[in-house]
Amino acid sequence: MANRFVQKLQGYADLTATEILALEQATIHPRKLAAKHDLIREGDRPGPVFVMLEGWAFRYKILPSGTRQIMAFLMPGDCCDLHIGLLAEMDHSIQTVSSARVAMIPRAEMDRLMSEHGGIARAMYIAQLADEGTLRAWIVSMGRRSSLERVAHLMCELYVRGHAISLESGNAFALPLSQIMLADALGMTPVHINRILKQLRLTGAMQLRRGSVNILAPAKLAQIAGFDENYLHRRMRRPSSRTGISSGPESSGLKDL
Amino acid sequence: MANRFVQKLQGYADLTATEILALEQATIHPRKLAAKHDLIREGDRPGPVFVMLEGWAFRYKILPSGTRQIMAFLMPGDCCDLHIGLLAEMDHSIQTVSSARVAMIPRAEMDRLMSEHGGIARAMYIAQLADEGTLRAWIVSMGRRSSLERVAHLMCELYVRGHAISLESGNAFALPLSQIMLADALGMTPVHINRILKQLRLTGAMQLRRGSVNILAPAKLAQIAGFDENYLHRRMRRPSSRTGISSGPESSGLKDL
DNA sequence: CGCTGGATTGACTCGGATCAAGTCGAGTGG
DNA sequence: CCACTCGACTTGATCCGAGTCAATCCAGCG
Repeated sequence: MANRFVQKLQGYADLTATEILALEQATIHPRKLAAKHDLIREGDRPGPVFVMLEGWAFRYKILPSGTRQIMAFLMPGDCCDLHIGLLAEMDHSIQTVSSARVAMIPRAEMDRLMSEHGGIARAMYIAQLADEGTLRAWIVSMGRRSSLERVAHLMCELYVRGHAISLESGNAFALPLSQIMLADALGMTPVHINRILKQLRLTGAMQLRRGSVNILAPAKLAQIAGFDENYLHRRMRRPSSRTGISSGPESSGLKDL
Repeated sequence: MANRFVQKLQGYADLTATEILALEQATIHPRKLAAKHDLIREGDRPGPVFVMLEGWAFRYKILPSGTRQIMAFLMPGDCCDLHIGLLAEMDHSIQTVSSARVAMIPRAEMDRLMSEHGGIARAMYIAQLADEGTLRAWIVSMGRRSSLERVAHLMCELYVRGHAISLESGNAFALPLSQIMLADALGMTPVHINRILKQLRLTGAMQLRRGSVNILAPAKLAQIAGFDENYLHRRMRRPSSRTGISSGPESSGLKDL
């Protein structure tokens, strides 16, 4: 199976054979981690850059009241911030969802990869901009979307991102997130997430079962969510309008069917 | 008056006299912009890096329904993303609040500044990490804080950030944001913001009048907000505990009084 | 085969939105 | 200098989406 990290970066910039090799070299010795294991905790001194090769993780923060807020999901191919090593301490924690294989790239090696290989630098920077766009999209969701739209929007996001690393088979893809995690990510209660998922199931747009989602009507889901994938900054996007519904030739997955 | 951009970056890393000079050179010809003017719009091809020298701006997005979500406030000293030029198009817009002076640094010059001056690169990267931390903090606020906490938290954030560029005089600082903007930033209605501000006034923690805030009891405000400034990554922070209330020698402003 | 953690459903409550009047204050022009 | 105007701020009454509390169901697992 292809290296998901390489696959994802290729979606952002052209990489030479040398660059691909360098990336593979840098990630040949991943660490195997158990589920629900903290990669790093708030307050820790950051070290190497993490690259998810297999399995999922999420960034989160626990409030004084004990509630948790998840701020991002990391899927295979994703990595945490490039310059993380510059910080004195982490401002949030990162935890695995499922068991995972994670490469740790020391800061010096990361710097070398970036300065020697223009394509890698370019792809990494765009990836980072896409991550920031995603954070902003979450803020928009939490601030101005109803809970139905919010859930639909997250599913669209994960679907498109999953598509970029060939995670889906047909319209379904593996989603190892419990309803509790979804609730903590979307700022809702598990009870309410459950009701919304039922509602989405009834519209026929999508269906979530333990461990996997089935997007039955991508266009309908995107329309419910008001989803526009522009913030993910994939290459080859629709050349034309901004309708709120993604479309166009070779869009990253949520084309109207 | 000092260059706010330089002043802010000095809060992140030591800069040599040469580096300070280089930054001042790069920002000596700012453009003067009117209030409510879009610096750049969603869908535009990004160009130079913007640096706010005077006045405020905000990043925002308009949803299909017509509602607006503000995702960040830019105050003097702040700049927009370093590598923005790599993107094919903007995923959000940026608008001035008040009239402003904004420097535009071409991408090539920015690259030169960063590669020739290690201190500048370092400070800019930390600034970017702090911006990302701020986005995550907003997600936490919207997802898991009550509206009272949310408003208090934003005020704490702006107070600390303002402190870094000497924006405050005593416990007050100029805040050119209307209640409508605050509402669009915090995911609430103007009506509700207004009631919350009244509530905060009654607790004696702070007071917001047209154009300025007065933080009467910083510690109380921080306590209401559950504010921990760690995500802003200022240097010289408390060496000790994580209590949810910032403290310690020479913290960035919200020390308990 | 019972235990445990997630998923599901119902009944009730409440925070914040919505709708609807005002009020205040800074310009603007006569 | 004052009346007019327009946008922003305030306040009250009502409504509804989502939270809370509480059972119950279900699947995987020791």
